[in-house]
Amino acid sequence: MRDHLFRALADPTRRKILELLATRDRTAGELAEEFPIAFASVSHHLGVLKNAGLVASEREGQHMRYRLNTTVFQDMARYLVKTFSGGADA
Amino acid sequence: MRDHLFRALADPTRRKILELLATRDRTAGELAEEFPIAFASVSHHLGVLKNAGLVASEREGQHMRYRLNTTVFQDMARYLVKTFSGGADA
DNA sequence: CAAAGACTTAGACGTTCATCTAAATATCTC
DNA sequence: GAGATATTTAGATGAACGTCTAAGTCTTTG
Repeated sequence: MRDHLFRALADPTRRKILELLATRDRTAGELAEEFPIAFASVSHHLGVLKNAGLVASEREGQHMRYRLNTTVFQDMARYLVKTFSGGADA
Repeated sequence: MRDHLFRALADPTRRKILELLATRDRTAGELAEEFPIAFASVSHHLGVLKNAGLVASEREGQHMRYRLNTTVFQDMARYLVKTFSGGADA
């Protein structure tokens, strides 16, 4: 379960997608335009991110709107600090 | 540079190694005993973690002592929250 | 210095993964 | 409902990765 999360973050394209979504929600097409790879490949990455719980999506007519699931990142940050740095604090 | 970091965390064996080191420093041999895989494989993982800056090692006679580099985790946690959750606030 | 112990490096192998093209699904418009 | 647009799914391919065994390096001890 945590495995999906870390694995999803391991790819630079996916991290870039997340960074783009951090500024504002976007459709799959808008995201795909930002990358030199095939549309279908970006769609695949979005699937991985969604499966990891890092993003959510809603249909918007013909488009699919993606948005960041910010709480997961907070939880992850907490886990990192708690587990690997201090343990007691934060 | 950040790539090495995320990639290193993507493997469950490596995360387990980090968790073990979080409780106390250990030698390569002590760590290897905790896993069902070959000694050399654990050594390989330690190399990946070291290359990512997540652990440091010092020779201690015949042994190699590994310890966690806690500051990297703090930095990473900060990055996650800052970049993906809020942006302004920590 | 030779032998033993601790660890790393090298080379090989099977699996996983990112990418591609092509086909399928879903929505809108006419 | 047929055609166009937007997105996902399927199948294939090459690269990257985790693991293994074998060989190499470093350190201690007799």
